[in-house]
Amino acid sequence: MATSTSNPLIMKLQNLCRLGEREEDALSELTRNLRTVPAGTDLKAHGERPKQVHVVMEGLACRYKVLPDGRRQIMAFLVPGDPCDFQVFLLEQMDHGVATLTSSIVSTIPQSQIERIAESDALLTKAFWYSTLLDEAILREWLVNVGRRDAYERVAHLLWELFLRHAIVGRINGMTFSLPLTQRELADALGLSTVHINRTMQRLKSENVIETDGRMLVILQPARLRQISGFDPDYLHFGDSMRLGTVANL
Amino acid sequence: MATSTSNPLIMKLQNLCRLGEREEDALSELTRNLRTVPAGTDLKAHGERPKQVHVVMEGLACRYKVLPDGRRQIMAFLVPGDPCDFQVFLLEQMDHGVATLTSSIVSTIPQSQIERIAESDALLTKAFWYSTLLDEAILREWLVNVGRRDAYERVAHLLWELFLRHAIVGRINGMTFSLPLTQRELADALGLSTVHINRTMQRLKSENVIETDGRMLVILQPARLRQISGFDPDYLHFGDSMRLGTVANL
DNA sequence: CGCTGCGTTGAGCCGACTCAAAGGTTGTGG
DNA sequence: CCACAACCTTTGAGTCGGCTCAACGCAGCG
Repeated sequence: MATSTSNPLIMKLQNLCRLGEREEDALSELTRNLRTVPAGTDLKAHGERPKQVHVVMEGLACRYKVLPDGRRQIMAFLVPGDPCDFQVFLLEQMDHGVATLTSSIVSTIPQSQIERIAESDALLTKAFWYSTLLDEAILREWLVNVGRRDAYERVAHLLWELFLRHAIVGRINGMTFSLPLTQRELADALGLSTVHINRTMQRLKSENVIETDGRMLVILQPARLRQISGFDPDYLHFGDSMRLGTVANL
Repeated sequence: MATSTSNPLIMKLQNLCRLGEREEDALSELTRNLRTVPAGTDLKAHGERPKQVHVVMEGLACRYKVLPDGRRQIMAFLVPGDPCDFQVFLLEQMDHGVATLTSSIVSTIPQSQIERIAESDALLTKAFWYSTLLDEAILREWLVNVGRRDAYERVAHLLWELFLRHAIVGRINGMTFSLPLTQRELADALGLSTVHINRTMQRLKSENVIETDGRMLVILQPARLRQISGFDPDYLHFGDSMRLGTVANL
């Protein structure tokens, strides 16, 4: 039954690992419990001991830390299909927060169901682990980005990454996708100030690399954006997925 | 037999998870295969498909990426007791390199032995997963460090983290531990230039916060170092380990 | 003994920051 | 439906943290 789905979790995991119908059905089942959450809601608070996994189905969330003096670092964006830690309940407590950035549809999966999967479906378990490894790979690339790229490269890199991640879960329309981030959020993800984000985005627009239309981002020159960012797609670990074939090689 | 060990892997995992004698013996067994590796050796090369796990038993290694124009980012330091990815063989290929920074003693564990453990010892398997979660937590904190702290805070933060991580595996002597990093390596880990690392270290020395003696680092004012760095030890997920009791609360 | 790599220092520069203020946009409540 | 508040974007001006370039001393080592 679960063929040609638009369930982003299934699409994401399909890209990491060939799934059977059995797995797809199980994933549909897991993500049945949906909830609409307003922007700015903590899905997991710093210090909490979580007992369930959330999966972003629509919308946008992030992982973040706030320093005592108010400086904030966003450590990950969670796009549709992204689980926020399949293994959180292993930890004693959260060392960071997870919050929605826009109104989002979120699926909540109780720990017990994850554990049942771990015992009954080896393929799906493997897909879950792939997913956490991918999170870590993205995090490593973000460190490279913030540590060793200048603002122009850095912004370009993030935009292209987000485009590809949206593409994997079928959330693009041509070269356009929804990017409802404020400049403050971009700044906090990239270790820059909002003023500088503003000027850097303006530069990319004036060079006709990108265009924004409300909360939509249009990539006018994908090849150029990739080149500016020095993007090496290895870290996203695309499987043999054909979905990205055309787009990723631009 | 494995009581009062100096096996750093055992000490590290004990800190995450209470291990029984059975687990300690298994870990001793796993890390029997030792090899001395000179400085600057790739344990895993970018692009490689690894078939075994390495554990640093003595010395120092790092994860790193190099950009096409030569800029380098170090994404993790691996101190004694640190496995370099228990789950690497899940990935199609390495998206970064792992190399020794000094002459090191490394234990090599074949994939098959890890898999055997995964099937036979649930507690040890859990300890392995904890270890990978800790890696990720450290990586997140590094991103905060590079993204949102200035050079002075950043250097202080790294030094204090490395002190604590050495403490966990019994590699400290009072407030002194071995830190054989060049200033270039510190720079590449912190997203700074070597010149600025040099000046920042000099500042910490002139303020009598730290002292170096060859490749040894002495922390003269631990409380001050912690305060400068804005250190929040949550992310290191100390268990109920008593080993750190005194030191971590300075 | 001459490399080569590391640490140190100075000088000048620039990328990105802070501060400040003015428009836009969005949402909310009267 | 308007008015207001809150937040976001944009712009300018001035500053500074950290960079680059360049040189020199020093130690280890073939």
